[in-house]
Amino acid sequence: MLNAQQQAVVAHGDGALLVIAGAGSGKTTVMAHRAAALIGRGLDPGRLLLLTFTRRAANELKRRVAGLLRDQGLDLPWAGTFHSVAVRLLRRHGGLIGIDPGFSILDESDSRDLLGLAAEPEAEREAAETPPNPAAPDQDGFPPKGVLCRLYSYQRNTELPLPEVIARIAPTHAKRQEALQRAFAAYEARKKASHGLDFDDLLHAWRDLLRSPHAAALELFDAVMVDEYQDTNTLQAGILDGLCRRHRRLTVVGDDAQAIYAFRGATVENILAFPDQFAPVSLLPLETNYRSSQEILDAANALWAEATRGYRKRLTAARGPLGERPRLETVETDWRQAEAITAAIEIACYREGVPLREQAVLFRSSHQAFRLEMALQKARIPYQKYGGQRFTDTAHVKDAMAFLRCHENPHDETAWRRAFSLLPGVGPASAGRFVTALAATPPEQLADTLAGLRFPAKAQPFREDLLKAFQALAAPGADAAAGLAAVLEFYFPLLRRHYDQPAERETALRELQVLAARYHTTREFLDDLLVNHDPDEDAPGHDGHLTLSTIHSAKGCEWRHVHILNLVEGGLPSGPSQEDGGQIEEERRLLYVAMTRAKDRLVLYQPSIRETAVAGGGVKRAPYKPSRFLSPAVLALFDGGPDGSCAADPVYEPEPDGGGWEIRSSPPVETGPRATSRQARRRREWRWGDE
DNA sequence: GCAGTCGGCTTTTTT
DNA sequence: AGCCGACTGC
Repeated sequence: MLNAQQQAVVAHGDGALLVIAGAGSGKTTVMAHRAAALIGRGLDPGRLLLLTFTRRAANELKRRVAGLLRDQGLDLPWAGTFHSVAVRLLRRHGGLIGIDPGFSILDESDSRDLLGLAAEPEAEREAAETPPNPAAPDQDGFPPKGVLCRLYSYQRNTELPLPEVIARIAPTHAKRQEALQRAFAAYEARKKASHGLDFDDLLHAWRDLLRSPHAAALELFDAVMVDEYQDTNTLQAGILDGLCRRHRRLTVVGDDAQAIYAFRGATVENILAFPDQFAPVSLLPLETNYRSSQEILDAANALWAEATRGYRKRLTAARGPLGERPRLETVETDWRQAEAITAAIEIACYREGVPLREQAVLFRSSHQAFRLEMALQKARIPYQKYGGQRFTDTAHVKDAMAFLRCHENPHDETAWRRAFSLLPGVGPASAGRFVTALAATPPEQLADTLAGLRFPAKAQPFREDLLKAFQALAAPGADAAAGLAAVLEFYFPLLRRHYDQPAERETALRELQVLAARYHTTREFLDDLLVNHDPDEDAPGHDGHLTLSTIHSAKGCEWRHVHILNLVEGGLPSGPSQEDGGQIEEERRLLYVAMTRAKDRLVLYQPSIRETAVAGGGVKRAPYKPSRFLSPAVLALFDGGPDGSCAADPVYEPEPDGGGWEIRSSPPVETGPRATSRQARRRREWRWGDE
């Protein structure tokens, strides 16, 4: 059942192997079979490491390999994302390089907050040195913590010199190089004192471990396989280097046409440099697509043919043509777009018998789906949304986790701050004082120090219960579920004080408790929540839902019907990406990934009018510009369009200013579709109120 | 001096 | 849902 190219990958021996796998070429199946074949040849499955980049890809791969291995009664313990494997290894062996095995994991918002705090002195210093603020109000202030966080993370992932990083991400802050350097150093000191590792630290620490003198004693893996290699960065390549010192049983699978994580420091160079880095390397292609109709692949091929760089490739459909070309639907507004998609999905579901789980709507960024979500709710179509804000990013979940973290790692400044700030009358200043007091005492005396803190009057009523909650956490034999139960009992009154819609949040936290019951220790529970498990994945009724997903989260997935939103300038390509050419090419690859998710039917939507609410309740209407990716050559392969024949429509003629459709001379920037505050808020109220 | 609340404005993508 | 500035109250 495997074709000749696939069999070659499965049969390949022990040398390093690079598989260039086109979209839909069955790479997950092939990886699973190769893993099984290696085990069949005597590899200990406990010493096989399977690495992916995203949790969804990890879950999918795990499921497939496990399915093959279960027949042989085998288990595969080491499969996951780079980050999750790093956490497991560092919990066990991090002590060898000076890492507290009880370290906290700082997720993105944690590190953003801590970095913001660490940078405060720099921001203040600057404010003090430049008091006269002439014409420009806050045009050019000290970067906000979100920008700091992106700069820092990009540097840690690319390991480029700071000036280069600033030039690429935030060139306006070039003059602050030294201040930024000091802020980052202060952040690193705070992290260290907190016994906390952020996402980037996890990868760095793993590589440090592999480069340490203890590496030889920690040869845990006899074979390594990596999925989506085009999305790895040099740091991850360094980890592979360390993993494969003594052997070359390294299989790497990737497709340069699907590289969509450059913004995180991933580089296509990794896959291009692989043959040199791990020489000698065998290179095997997978070129037959088993997913899509030839009509869909023709359109994807045409899109890729216009990329400014990359391996030329043409996908060929094993299924052949299906007799249905992809469609471009031009719609008047975003609202019409939402209605059109809802109608199309209803027709497919109820008249053509295509189940909802076989249909998906994909979009560039999470907020682009807001209007669609409303339309779907109105039509009572159940959906599951992937991408954008995650479960663990919601305030109430972070709060509950903070209490558990305080107990697991008493040095955790971020967690203590969060926990203390929930108490009435306690703000940033008091929380900071409490943290300082805690840091000055050894963890054994935690209970005493806690009891000795001078709470403001308003917080006094919560004092007893707080102490009780921590006692319950420390009780012998307290497992994850018991710990969380104690925390929630204490936390619910605070939750009700702090947030809107407390009932929904409480329900969500009760769900969390069901999840906690699956774990023995609180630490395993927290680790999985942050770096492994996706609670949405196994939501009940998952199978009966339509999928809404960011394109990033859709990678590796497939559906019979795929709808793609907002094929307009500012939508796809997205607004912020239009400034430099490299980012535009990443947007093109995103569209390529999105299009190649479809098996039978692919529909792109292009609204022509952008409606934004203005202050006072009015609506401003402005024309959208069609996405530059829909060139005449691409559109010739689509049905539909403004007058039913895409290629002939004057809207898509080259620009009169001589730019044409060449990417390098594309028309000037136009801002993208954005839900204005008013619209966004209205939507939220509606959503919350209706749920 | 500190905490808390309200109104107005803005949100790429993932671990 | 966060951020910022403005304002209120202890």
